[in-house]
Amino acid sequence: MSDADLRHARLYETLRTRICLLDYPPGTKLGEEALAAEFGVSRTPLRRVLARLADEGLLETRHGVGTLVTDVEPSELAHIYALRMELAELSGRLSPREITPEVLDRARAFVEEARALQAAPDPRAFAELNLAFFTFGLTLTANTPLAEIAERLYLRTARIWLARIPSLDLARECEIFAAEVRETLAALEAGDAQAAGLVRRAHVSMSYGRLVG
Amino acid sequence: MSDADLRHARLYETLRTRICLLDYPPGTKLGEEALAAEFGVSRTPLRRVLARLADEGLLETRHGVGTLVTDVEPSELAHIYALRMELAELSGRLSPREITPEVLDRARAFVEEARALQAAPDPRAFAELNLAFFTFGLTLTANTPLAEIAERLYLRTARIWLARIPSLDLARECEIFAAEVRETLAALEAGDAQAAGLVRRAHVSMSYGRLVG
DNA sequence: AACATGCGGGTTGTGTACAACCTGTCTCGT
DNA sequence: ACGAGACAGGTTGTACACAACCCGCATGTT
Repeated sequence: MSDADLRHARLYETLRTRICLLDYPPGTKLGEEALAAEFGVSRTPLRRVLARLADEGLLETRHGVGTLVTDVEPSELAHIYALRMELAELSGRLSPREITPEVLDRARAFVEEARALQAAPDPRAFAELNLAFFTFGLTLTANTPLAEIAERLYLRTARIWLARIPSLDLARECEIFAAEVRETLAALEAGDAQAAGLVRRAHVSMSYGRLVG
Repeated sequence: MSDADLRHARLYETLRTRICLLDYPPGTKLGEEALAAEFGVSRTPLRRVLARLADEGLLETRHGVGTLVTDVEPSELAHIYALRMELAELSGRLSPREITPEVLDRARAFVEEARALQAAPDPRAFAELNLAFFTFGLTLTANTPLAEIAERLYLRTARIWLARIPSLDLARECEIFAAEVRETLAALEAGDAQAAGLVRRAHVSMSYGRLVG
């Protein structure tokens, strides 16, 4: 991978994280000049990154106005969650990878981290751990297009969900998450990747229920 | 929509069509300067379009070498087809739109066009009609994220399939396609969008079988 | 003959200046 | 007082020049 591609990837992931973890809440105006200065590049390569984020629906650029972080419409939120449920099931059914001891170790580590989080709930730590666990789940299928699509949909809605966590019960969300992680580990220990997908599907569904309910 | 966005959309669709309908077969080197001259713009806005096509996996840009039309690996082809099968089913099950008389009219028109194609098989006409029918199928669900994803996956693999049509039997492919269109119409006339999705799923599956078999 | 090396042409990546555009404000006329 | 229109400031879009890079070829060395 070339030098330019690496810079591009770093910028992309940095900005994407900032958007999805609410460092830039929906409606924030970004400003190409300022960002370019912060990262020590000119506007040109930065615009390449912003264009990609805009294509993925995380940003919206308006000529003469600015580059704004998007919000998600309730109806679109419903569509995306419906899709995510189905993709969660597919990620356990299509081209499952072998469940190696390393995978089980990672799952057990997540159980520990979730337990620690539950003991000391924190919104930011919750968001990061949730993202990490989601990414781990994507590694269970060898179907890379499926993994990429599922990731994009998750990132598209994660910030909406995070923004509402305060109005829900953070401690309860942590508890539910810890339970999901434990159930996933149990499924993997039984060698049943499909069950892990169903666990995820169920939790996506319930999460949406709490979100809109 | 602004002026710049319209230009961008036109360029994007034009180039995407050229790639997916094999005007630019895999491996073709595009050349930014030449394309920019053809469309009467500078390299800058053109590069914005090429970047998007690269993000979607249709192009690959290599510094100092050129912008190349990508190929699709057999293993990735398998993954994408597996996904497309599932998404076809979902497109009939998730948020189905009302089947209006206009929808039925369009379906009947496709039956006629498919019949005409069958009478006079032509690779290019086949490719275009197939794309049009696929796009029509996407309008049957109100779940826009699902439709977008399914479209992207179709466009990603369509050219590989088209490239192999000559080594298959064009007349037979036209015949099978005409049957798919008729079956879809029958499902829609019965008011059963889910059945239409299953028809599509079955044909995606069989199409892949003929492709690799 | 085989191989290393430098060079030249061609291509994409980056920086910069300017054009196009939107929005809030201020002024002027009614 | 109120509204229309011009203006100014700030932002993204475009064009162009140059840097960085890859590849094939010629040349010289062993």
